[in-house]
Amino acid sequence: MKLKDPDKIQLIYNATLKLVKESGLAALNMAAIGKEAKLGMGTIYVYFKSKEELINSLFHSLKRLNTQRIYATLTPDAPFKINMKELFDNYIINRIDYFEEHFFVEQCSNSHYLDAESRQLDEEAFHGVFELLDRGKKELLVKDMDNAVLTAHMMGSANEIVALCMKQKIKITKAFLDGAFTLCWDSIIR
Amino acid sequence: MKLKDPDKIQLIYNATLKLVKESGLAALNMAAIGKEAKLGMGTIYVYFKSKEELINSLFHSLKRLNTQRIYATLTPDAPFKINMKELFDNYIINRIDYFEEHFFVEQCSNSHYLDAESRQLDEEAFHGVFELLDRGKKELLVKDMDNAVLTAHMMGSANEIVALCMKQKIKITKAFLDGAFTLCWDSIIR
Amino acid sequence: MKLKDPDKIQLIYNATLKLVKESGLAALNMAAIGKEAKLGMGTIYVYFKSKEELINSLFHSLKRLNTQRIYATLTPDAPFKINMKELFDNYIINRIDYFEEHFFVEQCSNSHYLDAESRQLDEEAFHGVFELLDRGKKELLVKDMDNAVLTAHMMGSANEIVALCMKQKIKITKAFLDGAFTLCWDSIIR
Amino acid sequence: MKLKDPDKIQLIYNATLKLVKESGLAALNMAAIGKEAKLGMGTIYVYFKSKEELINSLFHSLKRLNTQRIYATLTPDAPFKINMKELFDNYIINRIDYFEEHFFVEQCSNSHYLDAESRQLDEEAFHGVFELLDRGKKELLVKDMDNAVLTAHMMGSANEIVALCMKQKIKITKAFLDGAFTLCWDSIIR
DNA sequence: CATGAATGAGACTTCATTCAT
DNA sequence: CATGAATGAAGTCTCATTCAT
Repeated sequence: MKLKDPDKIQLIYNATLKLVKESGLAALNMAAIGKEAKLGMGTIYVYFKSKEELINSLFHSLKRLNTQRIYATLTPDAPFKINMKELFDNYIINRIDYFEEHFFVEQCSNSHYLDAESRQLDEEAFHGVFELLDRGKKELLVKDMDNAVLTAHMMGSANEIVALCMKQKIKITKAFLDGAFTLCWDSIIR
Repeated sequence: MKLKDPDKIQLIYNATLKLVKESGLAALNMAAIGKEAKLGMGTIYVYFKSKEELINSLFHSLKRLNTQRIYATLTPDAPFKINMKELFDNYIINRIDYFEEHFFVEQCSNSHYLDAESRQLDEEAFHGVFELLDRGKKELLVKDMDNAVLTAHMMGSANEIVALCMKQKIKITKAFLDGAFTLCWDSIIR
Repeated sequence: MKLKDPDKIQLIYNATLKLVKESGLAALNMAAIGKEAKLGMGTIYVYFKSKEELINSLFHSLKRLNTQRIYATLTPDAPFKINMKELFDNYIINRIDYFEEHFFVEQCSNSHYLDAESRQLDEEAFHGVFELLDRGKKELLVKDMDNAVLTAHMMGSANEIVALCMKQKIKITKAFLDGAFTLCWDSIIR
Repeated sequence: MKLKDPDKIQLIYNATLKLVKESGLAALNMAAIGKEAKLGMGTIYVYFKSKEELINSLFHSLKRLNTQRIYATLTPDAPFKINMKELFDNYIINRIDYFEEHFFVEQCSNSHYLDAESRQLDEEAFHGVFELLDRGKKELLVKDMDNAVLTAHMMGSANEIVALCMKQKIKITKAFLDGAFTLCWDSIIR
């Protein structure tokens, strides 16, 4: 008896990410995924009930991984600004290093594929930022504004800056990161 | 695109916007547009060569309108900060008042429908911001950073904040606008 | 503008009946129907929402036609036995002349295609027989048994006899019909 | 078909009957049979070359069993009418007690699964009835009509009456059986 | 022998586009 | 010009059968 092979799921995920990067979510089809993953089309249905389930499953997986990577290196004892910078850098670098994954996530975000559960995954990811901002406020460093607004401001900024980098093929240097962070830092401090 | 009946074009545009708002770009189909616009499906092909052309044409039209609306009320002689605030408010309000249109534009942005020309439309819209930022630098108000980065920062922030408002149904007050602007202003000034 | 062509429905019905006769309901597929009817496969979906709807619609249509044909020539004023014989002959002949249709109906009867409404169509058809049997009872000709049982007995007999004829290619003569009727008549009279 | 484990064959048969009763022959699939029988799907292919062979094999088996059960209790020396009644009762009761099996047989009867050999199995079963009818004719009790027609008449009647009972959940009493037999008896006697 | 993961042919259905009216 | 019926390519998904373990 052949055992259900956990590697196949990763194979399918990778094929999906590659195809979406190349041609967009709308052009994604099961036959192509099978071909790219070097699996029969039917095999995908051994691991996923439907195209929708595959997409949601990958979406979940990426969101989880992404959150982990961003917060992984944080050192709670360090000063607020250090943590903030670390978080910011992680966010930007992660978004660039795993561009393919973020592209997939964004393509999904406004698609009809995403189920209700998937649409609420962001909340978790925000938890860490909100806590950090609360600490900043307690230390009288951060403006007394709604955490959601502060976070939206920084994340929106970071996302758009990364998009700019990808489009203009700007190489991310330490100087560039520092500059981008300065913008965010100056905006949120009192 | 023939010019026989400009009203029909607007009818088709409006139907398209409504349908995309309701069900997303992926669910958009020609039969539905015809029905919504109370036109025969074939009629759409009198005005547009293909679905792709219709989408690109509407995309262009919206981008143009949008740029006009944002810059319309600017008074070049006013102080830099006044202009900046006006531009910021316009941008935010416009994005909320014409949410349907921006939703369409965003859905298109990552779709395979958009042609090369459409993908470069942003540049024009940036022109005005870039000029204003140049003035701000000359007046030693604005940080000496790449205009594209500064713009990405502010636009990304504004977009994400608007998304937050739409999601949480936050009513935009003068105070809210002022707060959001403060974040951007504090970030870009020296 | 081309008008929806009512003939097409009949074309599709006929193709379906022919294919089911040849290979059974289980082997029926939409591509084959299109080909047989000399229509594009998509055209079938202009007239029917799904394969299931096509099958139910044809089933309904045949049940209706069938009931009409059986009762059409009845003359209520004639003696009970005349009416009974007429009904019996009509039933048998109709089942043979429209064998293709009855074969389709039978294939459907136990299939997962039939919806709840279709499954109840028989009741109507029984109405006329039940009334006639009631009259026979009033005239003290017919045994005092449940109409449903009497009808099941006669219909079951007729169906199986027709099946025998079709299988052994027995030509239906007046004598044969009279013999078959005698069996039924003798069974139901007191 | 190997003979390694006859129990497994019965397991597969039972699973098949249950599934067909629940959802019809058209919905039957090999994976479901395996699951229901608590066997691996591949195991079925150890005992049967194909789905078709499984179905035909079960069909044969049921036909054989069924014929045995109907004729088992007959006492050749008893009077003709006693034998006839016994046969009739057996037929009806057998059809009700083994409804699941008959349902399967009927679903198969018009399917593309059945091979030529299976389609001719009825003939054997008729043998006993034909002999009995010949005796009835010799005793000048039974009408001088073709055995096949007489048999079709009685079997058709019985089948339809059982169908009625199953549909309306009529409980089979001695009185009911007697009534149903009367119909058949009155029809075939001179 | 027993298993169930793997496969791909083939089924149903959608939809952009054409074209006869 | 206006229409929507007609089309078939292409997409999703099922399932009988095979085969590696």
